[in-house]
Amino acid sequence: MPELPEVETTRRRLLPLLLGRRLREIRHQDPFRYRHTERAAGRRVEGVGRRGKFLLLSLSGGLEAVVHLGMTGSFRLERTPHTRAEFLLEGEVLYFHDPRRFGRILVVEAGRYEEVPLLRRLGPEPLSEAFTFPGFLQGLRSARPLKALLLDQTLVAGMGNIYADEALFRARLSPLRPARSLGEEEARRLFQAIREVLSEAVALGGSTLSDRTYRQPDGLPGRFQERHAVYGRAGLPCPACGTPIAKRVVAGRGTHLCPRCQT
DNA sequence: ATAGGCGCCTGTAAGC
DNA sequence: TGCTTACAGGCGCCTA
Repeated sequence: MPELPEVETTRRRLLPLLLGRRLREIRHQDPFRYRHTERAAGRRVEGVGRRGKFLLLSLSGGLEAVVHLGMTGSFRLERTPHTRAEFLLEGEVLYFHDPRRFGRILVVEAGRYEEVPLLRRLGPEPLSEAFTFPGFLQGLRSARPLKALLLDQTLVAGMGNIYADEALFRARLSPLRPARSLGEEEARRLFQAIREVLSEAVALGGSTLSDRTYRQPDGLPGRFQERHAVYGRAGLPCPACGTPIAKRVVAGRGTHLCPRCQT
């Protein structure tokens, strides 16, 4: 699932392809999922940014293309059976591939996110200076289970199911723990674990799961899945203690944990 | 305020 | 073998 590391990897791969190039057209047949894309015609790409799981393309004329990959969205250099939109550049085409169609594209005036409420309430970027321990501690004053809070995007931007499970494992905290029950030392562990897991995953190009849906634009898979300690490893031994990894539903999501290490 | 459930989608895996 | 059903999940939305 594209989470922060996959979206960041996508951003880095797209940067040399898009920066300074003119976008002739964003072509598609789905004006409900891909909105106001006609505004992008003829604009030059002036920047390729990211906020949480949103990809933000700065366009000339004070516009911005907001792209969310959803669950199965990715950019490809070649057409696929699940190509849903085409970014026609001068002399090249970038294909937006999205089998399950949860992805969205929206062209807005730069910074005007009225039509993207989630983008407006997004929490701090975990790999930036904006993510501070005092702020994080403040956000933990909730009775909600840690897993729910990590997925919420308000406490911290960009975490999804994989990295929430991996971060909780590294912090040795149960996904079910009410956030406000954490002591300061535990909160510190979680804060660090979030940053470590995400930065390692970015360095390895994200995670490509067994369904192989997530790909970099050149078709290469990520490599962080080889480092997963708990995600997708139900029944396999915990790398720390050997206890079989458990899988249960927390906050409505499949959740993987070591019942012995995580308390 | 928050939890739970559904709907959106489609490919894949499991079950009969 | 071939069919049906369950499941995966990011996010919005509705209800309790």
